[in-house]
Amino acid sequence: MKPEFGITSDAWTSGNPGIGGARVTDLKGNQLDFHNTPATELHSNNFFELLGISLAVRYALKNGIKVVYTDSQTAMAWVRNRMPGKNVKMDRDMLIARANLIADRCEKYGIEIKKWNTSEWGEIPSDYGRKSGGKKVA
RNA sequence: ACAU
DNA sequence: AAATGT
Ligand SMILES: [Mg+2]
Ligand SMILES: [Mg+2]
Repeated sequence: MKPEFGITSDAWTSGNPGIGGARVTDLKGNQLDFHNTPATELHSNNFFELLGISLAVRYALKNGIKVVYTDSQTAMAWVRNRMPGKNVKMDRDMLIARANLIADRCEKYGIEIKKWNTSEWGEIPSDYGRKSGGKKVA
């Protein structure tokens, strides 16, 4: 069933690797937080998905929220393992530090990170809507 | 294959 | 079509 409680995060990039950012919304899509990184820094899509989770968990612990949804299987695994797989070279040290901070905060505050089931529920509310390029009129 |  | 990941 589509969730009734919790907040959501999602990422955007221009290119992959590329510039990008992430945002946090409630389940209605109201924006609660966001961060876009400097346009001179290129990172992977998954880097930004993890950034989104970090923003969401920070918001959650300050606001008594216990569930954070993401659509990123990869970023969820990074938090669970407290690190990315050994083949991930780009931003590795940053990713380890961030995954550990998220995992520590989740443990301390009892926050759960759950998978948003896009195939059943549609796009996550925090999605940027960049994938469906508008219907072609002309 | 699955998730982006 | 290409790239990032488990
Ligand atoms: Mg996403
Ligand atoms: Mg999206």
